[in-house]
Amino acid sequence: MSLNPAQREAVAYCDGPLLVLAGAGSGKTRVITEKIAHLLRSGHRPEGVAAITFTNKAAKEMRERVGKLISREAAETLPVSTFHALGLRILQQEANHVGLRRGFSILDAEDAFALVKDLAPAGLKPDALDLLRGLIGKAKDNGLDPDEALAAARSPRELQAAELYAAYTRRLRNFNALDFDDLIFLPERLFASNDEVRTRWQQKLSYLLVDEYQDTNRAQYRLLKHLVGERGRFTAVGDDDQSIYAWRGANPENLNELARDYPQLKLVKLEQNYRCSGRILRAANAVIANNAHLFEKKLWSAHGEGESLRILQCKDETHEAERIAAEIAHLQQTRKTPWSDFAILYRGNFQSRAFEQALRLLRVPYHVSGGTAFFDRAEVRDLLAYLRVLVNPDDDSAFLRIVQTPKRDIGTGTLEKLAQLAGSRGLSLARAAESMEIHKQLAARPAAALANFAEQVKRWRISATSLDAAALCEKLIQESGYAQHLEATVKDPAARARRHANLQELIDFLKANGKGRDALGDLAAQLALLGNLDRDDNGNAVRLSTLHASKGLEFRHVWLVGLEDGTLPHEGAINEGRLDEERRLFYVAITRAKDTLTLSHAAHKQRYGELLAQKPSRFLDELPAADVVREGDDPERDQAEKRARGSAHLARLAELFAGG
DNA sequence: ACGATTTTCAGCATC
DNA sequence: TGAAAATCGT
Repeated sequence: MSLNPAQREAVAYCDGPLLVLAGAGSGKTRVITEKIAHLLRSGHRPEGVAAITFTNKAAKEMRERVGKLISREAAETLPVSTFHALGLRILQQEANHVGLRRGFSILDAEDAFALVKDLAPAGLKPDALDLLRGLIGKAKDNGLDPDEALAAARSPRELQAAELYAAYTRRLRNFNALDFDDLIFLPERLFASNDEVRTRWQQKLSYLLVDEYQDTNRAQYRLLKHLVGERGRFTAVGDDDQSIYAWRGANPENLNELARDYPQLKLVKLEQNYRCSGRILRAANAVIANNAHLFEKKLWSAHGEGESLRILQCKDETHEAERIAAEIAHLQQTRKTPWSDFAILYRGNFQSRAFEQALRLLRVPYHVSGGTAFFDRAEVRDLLAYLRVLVNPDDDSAFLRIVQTPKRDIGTGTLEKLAQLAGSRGLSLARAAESMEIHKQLAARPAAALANFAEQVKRWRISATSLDAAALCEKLIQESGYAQHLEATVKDPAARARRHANLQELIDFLKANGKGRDALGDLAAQLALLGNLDRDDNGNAVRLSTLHASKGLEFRHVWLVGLEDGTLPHEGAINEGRLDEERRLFYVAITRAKDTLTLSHAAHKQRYGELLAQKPSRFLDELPAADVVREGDDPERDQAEKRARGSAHLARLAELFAGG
């Protein structure tokens, strides 16, 4: 299939900054991949054409699709990565410019939270700590270092956060570590202050493509600006109507900013939708027309009208789930449709429960999107912490994690003394544990335990130079006693098997990806950025997903469930008057459907322990009435109504004949 | 240092 | 309501 004129223009235009407004289902990934191929044909070196996405999954998909257009080796060398992975790459090459040493660690969200907790006044509740952590992140998003944040603080809260930010940063530097936000913030600061480095990277990356541009935050935007320089050789692809992540820092205003910062910006709109039926698309357009728009855009579809949308009115969530599960089972049976053509989408994760139950009862295979990411699982993080300590002896965060996992007779008392010594000598915990001094301060048994552990770490560190990452991991699991630790502490055999399997999966991953080129140190940092290893796409199953996680996916048959006021739109959003983003969420969900779309709501719901009456979502009223049929909570009554309508029609005809 | 009990809380979740 | 965290008690 060839490109349509707008797509072709978006692919061919390379002379200056370009913003592609890509409506839902308008073939934007295709445009990006074709454009990469086009850039390579017109002389760009593959290693200079960077494509930036927000998730690993998107990056992987992009690389695969480009691989089908161009040679395999060129696809391999293309820098297709997330913003954070690009930031990491920059920092690994420029570590000396930002006060880091090679082998630095990346603290994950949990580590960072623990650090904040450690530094903040004792007794603060998690949400207060979270707020402070959030303010530190916000300062970085605004491009402020601790001093600047202190100067900019407007309230006692912000002052407290700024002081914490300073201590937090000092601690990270001591650990030779950084957090996720630093992966954007530090390269940005570096480029802002160092012309030589900035120019070098501008030359290194000759063209930039950014996907899901509406999801960028301010720091990412500034980093982008530094990378493309004044030449503005970039293509940003986005859709303001699909901006659903403002709550976690995305700034859709960046779309406007782009036009302001680059007056020569060219705008291309992709308005032909290749996904949805005419009725579904009309419904989506009608809904989103209720929002204010930065750019006017009218999606159209060459597909036929398709079937009417249905609204199911149910008694409660059990009824809703059972009914939909039965519909899916029935459709699959009669039309021989693969299970993976069906999706059930909902606002909140908790809503999946009723549906899982109902589907299980009917033996319908299903897959729930999301859940705990692979690298958030305790055993994977433990093993990663072992690697971190080997690579970075200053990583106290990782040291604290492994020193007591498994238990090895080193208690909190011993660790306190160790921390004290480390603090007074300016040493990291791992280094202090190797010192002679600490052993003099301890009783015989803990001293022996600590010496033993320090000795073992030293041996592993030597092994690390000769073994590849996978072999090293296997060695660590055995020699650290971690394998036995799982046997002893995890009682449930199924859970134990799962944990062993997770470790094996990590090893397999390292076998496949850890060969050669990257030093173990670089690899350890890269692992921290990996989300779910993609074993989730286990083939043929009904998809259960939140609306957020469904972005970018498409299904022939979609059920959009729990459409009640308070759920979608969410209650908090109603109270704060933030209906726009909720509506976009609804819009994104509608446009996942190719052939049929069914919307359901329940009259009563079990919420906070009691049965509460529910109002249908106000968004349902925004659907074009002519494209919607309603089905009540009683299919028989619906049949009766249909018959009644039929006979009324007959009666009218009879009247006509009688009168004529 | 752990397991049992009480209390709290209830939205999405990337890297 | 029910899960997860906080707290208590040994």
